[in-house]
Amino acid sequence: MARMSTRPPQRVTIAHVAEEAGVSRATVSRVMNGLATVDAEIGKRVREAAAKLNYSPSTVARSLAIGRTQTVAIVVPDLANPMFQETLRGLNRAAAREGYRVLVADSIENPEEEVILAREARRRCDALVLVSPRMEPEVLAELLPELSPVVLVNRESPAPGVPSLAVDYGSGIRSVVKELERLGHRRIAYLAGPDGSHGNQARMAALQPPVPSAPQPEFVFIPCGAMFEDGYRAREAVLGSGATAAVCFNDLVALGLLGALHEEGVAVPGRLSVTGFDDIPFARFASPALTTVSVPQTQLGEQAWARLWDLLNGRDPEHDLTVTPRLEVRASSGPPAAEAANAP
Amino acid sequence: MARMSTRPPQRVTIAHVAEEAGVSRATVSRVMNGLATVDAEIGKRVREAAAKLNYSPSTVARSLAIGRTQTVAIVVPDLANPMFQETLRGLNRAAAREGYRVLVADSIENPEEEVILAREARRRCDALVLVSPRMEPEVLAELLPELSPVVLVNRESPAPGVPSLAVDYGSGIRSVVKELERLGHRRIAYLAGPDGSHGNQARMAALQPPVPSAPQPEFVFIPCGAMFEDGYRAREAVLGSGATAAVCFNDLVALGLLGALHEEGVAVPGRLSVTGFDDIPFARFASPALTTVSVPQTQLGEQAWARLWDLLNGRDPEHDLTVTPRLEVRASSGPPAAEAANAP
DNA sequence: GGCGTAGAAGAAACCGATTTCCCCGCCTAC
DNA sequence: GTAGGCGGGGAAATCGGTTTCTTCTACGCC
Repeated sequence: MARMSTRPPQRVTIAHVAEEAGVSRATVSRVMNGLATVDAEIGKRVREAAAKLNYSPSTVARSLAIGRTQTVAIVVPDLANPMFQETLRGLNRAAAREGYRVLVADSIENPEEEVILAREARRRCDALVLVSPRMEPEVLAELLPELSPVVLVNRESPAPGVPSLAVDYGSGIRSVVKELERLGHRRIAYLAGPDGSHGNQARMAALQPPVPSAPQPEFVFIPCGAMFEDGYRAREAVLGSGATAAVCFNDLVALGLLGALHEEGVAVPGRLSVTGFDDIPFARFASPALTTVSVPQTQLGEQAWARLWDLLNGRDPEHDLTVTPRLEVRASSGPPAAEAANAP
Repeated sequence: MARMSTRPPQRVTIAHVAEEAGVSRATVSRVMNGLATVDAEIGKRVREAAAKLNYSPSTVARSLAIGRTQTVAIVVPDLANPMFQETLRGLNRAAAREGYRVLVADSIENPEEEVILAREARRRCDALVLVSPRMEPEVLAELLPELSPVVLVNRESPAPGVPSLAVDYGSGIRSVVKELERLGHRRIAYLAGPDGSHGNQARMAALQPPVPSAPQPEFVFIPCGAMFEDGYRAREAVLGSGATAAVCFNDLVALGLLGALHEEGVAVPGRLSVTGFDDIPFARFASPALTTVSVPQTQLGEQAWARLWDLLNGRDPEHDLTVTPRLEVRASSGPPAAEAANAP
């Protein structure tokens, strides 16, 4: 008896609105979807009834009926990484323009998890964006068909029909090295990323001299990682290597190293040049501002959406894209110190 | 006639599996959901049929039938801000443990958009997390009932029954000021955040002396903003203010300012102490490491999930939480220069 | 005036699952 | 020997929309 007049006891459905307006459910549906063939008077009545009951159609039921969820998913290896956050942001922004929403799945750097997540996320959505999975190529190739429509980011497509947006890591790393070479560096440390990482393998490969005899700086490879902490901890190894410049796997590592060097009072770039990769938003504002290679990750997210949108509409997506990152010379790189770097 | 044996022409439904296994759809459903009361032999047959057809149940249909989507949404004002990224990450991680997925909606700092987004996002999901909207309190109060179940983050709840996770910005800003006071600073600049921001208002209020006559450092208020660029551009205003310390609205502003100061060769903290707010991951690794106030944003995301989970299960959520942020003294703050700061 | 047709709205099928309800067969107890 | 109980599985209702198909009305044209 004490039922409040506010908030109907349970969800308002299309049937309630139909009854209130004295029409059929079909008509309510037509009105809600703006189908033209409805009498103005009836349309008004339906809209009033809907407003009165505070009706809002169930997206789930609608999705089931029309066979689309208007949602896409993105699977990333680590939501804590600014790179993937940028991709997510770009995708989200672009998808929102078309009325689509984005579901996030974070594998937390767990490759097996990644496969399950991708499958599961795909089933909930109309399409999928897979960002640089640590996944083995064979596993990936087998998985992709059942994920379609899907777009691959930060990785080249191993399967036809799956658009991909890759980054030319090799070219990026070479542009950094070339700049350091130009500045006079002859012994360069490379702070390597995670072993399994596709991006790291590409960078390493680019550091091998194309012609063994070609004059080229000497490289010291230091196993490191992909996070701040990894770079921070690498200080001693870098300083002990005798290198005059440190090329870091990514900006996070570079910034971690920068912090450690600053604490120790090591001058950058006076004593050691430091370079990053990715050009995350912080890179410009580091002290000193970080020389790095700019990967337009937000745009990759937007491009991923464009491909997905094509696939969703049955169009052939634009051709695969390989982004060539641009060198951003800032204050953290400079000529090597005049003194020999190997002095203790 | 050339139909490939791979990939059935259209989606495999429960009916196909039922037919293949020679049982009813009800039985297939029972098997798929692990209901105990199914003969072992039949269970095996169903599973084999499902595997053979590569069946995976439609989440949409399932959601409609059981009335839950196993998805929650989060609405944030700006996905580019590390704070909200952390909240998203915490929420995502916690929700994943319970088999829930997270949908992201980014209002891109647009308050009207925020209302629409929140409504729309909520309809697609079982529940909603609303992060520190710029929304007017009245608008919010009116909106909240129809969003339920919903949890508010970074803001106090204006409605009973809506759990909230707030941050005691006042206490945070006072702890910074107290530390600077202890170090001997007498003239402090406050680089203010966006006007409409709830967080900024709380910080400003905390800077008003509780007793007008109480001895307290002098404050210079400098309108600034919430982003890197804002801090970067504020350099001249800060240097011209005669303050020996700059208390920044957040870490982004502080890091922007730090970058600008570094370029100009201004010693930090020698010539000027700089403090931030939030303790974003980068703060520790800035050069110099940023003195700031630590807001455990990832935990807020996890706590938000805990509240949501309670609501979803019809339990009373744990009481509202007001996090008192912790001062993190690092290298960017120190005693003021001996010389008068006002000298040109 | 009659017939053909277009336009508007309702009835019912459908999307793909879950779940209630009921029936059937077998086992046990009286 | 029969009744009652129980467990397993199928038929059908249900979730809340969309859409096709059908019906009815009214209009225009010959």
